[in-house]
Formats: sequence, C-alpha cells, structure tokens
Amino acid sequence: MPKVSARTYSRYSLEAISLLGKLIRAARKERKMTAQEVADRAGISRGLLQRIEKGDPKCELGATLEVATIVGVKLFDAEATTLTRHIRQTEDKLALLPKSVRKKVKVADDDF
Amino acid sequence: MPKVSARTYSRYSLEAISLLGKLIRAARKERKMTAQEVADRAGISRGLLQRIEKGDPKCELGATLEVATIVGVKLFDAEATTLTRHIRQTEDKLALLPKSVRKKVKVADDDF
DNA sequence: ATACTTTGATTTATGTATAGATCATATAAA
DNA sequence: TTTATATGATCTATACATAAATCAAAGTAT
Repeated sequence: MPKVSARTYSRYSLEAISLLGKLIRAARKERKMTAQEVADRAGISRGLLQRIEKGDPKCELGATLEVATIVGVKLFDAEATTLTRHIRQTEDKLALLPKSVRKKVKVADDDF
Repeated sequence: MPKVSARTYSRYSLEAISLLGKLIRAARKERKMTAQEVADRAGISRGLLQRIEKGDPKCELGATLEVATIVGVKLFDAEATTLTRHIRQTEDKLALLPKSVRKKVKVADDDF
C-alpha cells in the first residue's frame, strides 16, 4: 500500500477549479497564444499549464493566477484599484472584529 | 548561493491572492470558527491554513478553494448551478473554436 | 489574579509537484 | 501530398510544500 494520504475536495471546489481552467484555455485560444508562449510568460513549464487548464487542484495558486492574469481572466472580475480598495475594506473589517465581537453578536447564517 | 529558482508573480496576482486570504480569514472570524476547526474540515494542517490566510502564492489551488468554500467565500460569487451552466457554455465555446477559427476570424481585442 | 484556548512562528521528515526531455498524434500551412 | 508547428502524454530527478510537533505570546474566560 504505497498511498495513504489522498485529499478530498468538495464538488463546488472542483467545479470552480475546472471552470477556471476552461476559462483560461478559452481565453488563450481566443488570443491565439500557444501553450508554450503562455507558459514562458508565466515562468512555468508547458506541462504545468496543461494541468492548470485541465483543472488539476494540485497546482500552485500563484502559478494558476499568474496564467489567468496573462490570458486576461480576472479572478474577481474587478480592476486592480477596486481590488486594492476591497483589500483595505477587508482589513478594516478584520481590525474591527477581534474586540467588537466579544459579546456574542449573533452571526448571520447565510450558508446556502 | 543556496537558491537558484525563485518564481515571480505579477502585482495583480499577488493582490488577488492576498485579498482571497483576507476574505477567508474575515469569513472564518465572522462565523466564529477556529483555525483548527476549518483546517480539520478542509483536511489540511493548521499551518497551511495560516499560509493561505496570509496570501502565500505557493499553496495548492485545491486546498485554498476548499477552505474558501467551507467558510463561505465563493470564488466566482455564483451558485453551483450557475457555475455548472457557465462551464457548459465555456465548453461549447471551446468545442467551437478549433475549426471555426481556421479562416483568421478577427478576434475581439478586449484586453483592458 | 489563574487557567484555558487560540494563534503565530519554527523546525524536521517525507511525500509530491514541478521542470525538462522525449515521443506520438494532431492540426495547420506550403 | 510534405513540412512545420502545437498539443497531449509519459518519464525522471530534484526542489519544495505539507503535516506534525513544539513553543511562546496573545487572547478569553473563570
């Protein structure tokens, strides 16, 4: 028994990853870029790009996003400025939480 | 000189990853879940969760998305159904490209 | 105050993703 | 057709992410 680990992923995660890969591939094709071209610009191997476009969950987050950026697929479909602003807001939110939540503030259960 | 490789990431990629991490952390706090709790449910170590929330690009795409899903951060802020439909559309698009593009179909240059 | 929990940061060992090369098929061009 | 380029797939060696354990500091509660 050589394998013991084996990690599992939720259906949603796998679908999201698969979609991201397909979006990347579609975008690359539309721009008529070869796999090698994109791989070079992203600083990764062509084989890794293949796995990314295929939707393999075991890829570097950074490499995947780098490729997405290169072919024009924006993760949060927001501009960099909006992205930065969003970060600031999130940071404020976090800075606020630690102390303000002490008194069991009924949390909104918007799970599904 | 111990290090030779060193991969680079675009500013946008790093910001997107950082934002994702912050969103995850904020969502986890809001739901009052401990790092250990989320890590267990995601089937990862607490240390890895730390890195994900910190915005480390060198994490598994799958692990990151799994965590995001658990704390309720949706990557494409779309429901699973919409996601699936989106995948189908993308697949159709891809299935169409290979042959229909033969005759140099001026591609839309909507880069920015 | 003390006790308990959570977090952040390190360290080590091991599994595995990655780069690079190679080859076959496929797609496109001449 | 033939030539050239792109893609998919497989293999190996090595670099590195990961899990697990440990510890100190911060936070929370009693």
